[in-house]
Amino acid sequence: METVTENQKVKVAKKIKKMFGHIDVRNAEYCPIRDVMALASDKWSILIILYLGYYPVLRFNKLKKYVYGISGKVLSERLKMLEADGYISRTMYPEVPVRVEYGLTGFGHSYLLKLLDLTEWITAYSDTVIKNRKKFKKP
Amino acid sequence: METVTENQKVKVAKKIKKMFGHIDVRNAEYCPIRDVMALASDKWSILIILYLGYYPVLRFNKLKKYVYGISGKVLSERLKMLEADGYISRTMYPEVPVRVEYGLTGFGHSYLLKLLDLTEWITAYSDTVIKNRKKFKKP
DNA sequence: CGGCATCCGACACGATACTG
DNA sequence: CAGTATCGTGTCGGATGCCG
Repeated sequence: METVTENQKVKVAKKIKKMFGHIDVRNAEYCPIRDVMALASDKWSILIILYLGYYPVLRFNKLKKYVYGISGKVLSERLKMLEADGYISRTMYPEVPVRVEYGLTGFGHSYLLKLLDLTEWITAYSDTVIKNRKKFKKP
Repeated sequence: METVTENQKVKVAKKIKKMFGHIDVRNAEYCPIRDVMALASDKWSILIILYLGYYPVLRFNKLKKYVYGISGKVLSERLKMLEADGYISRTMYPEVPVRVEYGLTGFGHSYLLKLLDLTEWITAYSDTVIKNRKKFKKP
């Protein structure tokens, strides 16, 4: 495993400290960051955003096919939430039958960039994690 | 919002295509990546890892206090899973009463780096998201 | 102190059926 | 085609209590 320098640790600690003013609401108050994070890091949301990053536009049923295993209900819920939060756009063409196209907004795309770094890391190391998991279970 | 160049889009598409071989398991087979991602991007896991990134070691009850709102049950579940997956280490000192210390492994720390990029983005733009959300609800 | 066991409620999710 | 409505269920998570 990559060794971590003390320098890195200090940098990281600084970054975290800066964030904690926001994410560490100790009183009973409502914490918006957690909400935003919850949707953005939801497993279905991630897959939806990734697919919309790959295909410029997708229609409902296509998306449902690609995001394998998602139910229609959950997909429509997530799409509505992601649209409300500004990540994706929804365009409806009043043809018969109707055509609805989903795509990433500029905002959504800028998020996708960050998301990709994370998912790439996870993809690269998932084998390691699976191995760790098995090693942990056995002995 | 930052405009997205065509060049960027192509790059992104390539990255995603590379990943999709793994995350897009269309058949009924078990998909490990989603599992790994599910734990790693869980809202509690994220907070736990962030706090362990800030404090080198933390004991159970301290952690419970910092990760505001988590129940003892869920915290111990997550800790065990995160330990099994190799992100955190658990050291028990057989004193009376026992002392147990949690910390990040090198692997966990390297994940923290990626995670930080994401949470920083979210922290920076959460206000935007909240505004979007309100704008969407109203009219 | 650090947890695990148990119980129980909420709600997130899936399946199905139906509509514009 | 793109959803919504309804219903049933199962899992997650919180509270409590006990033990090493």
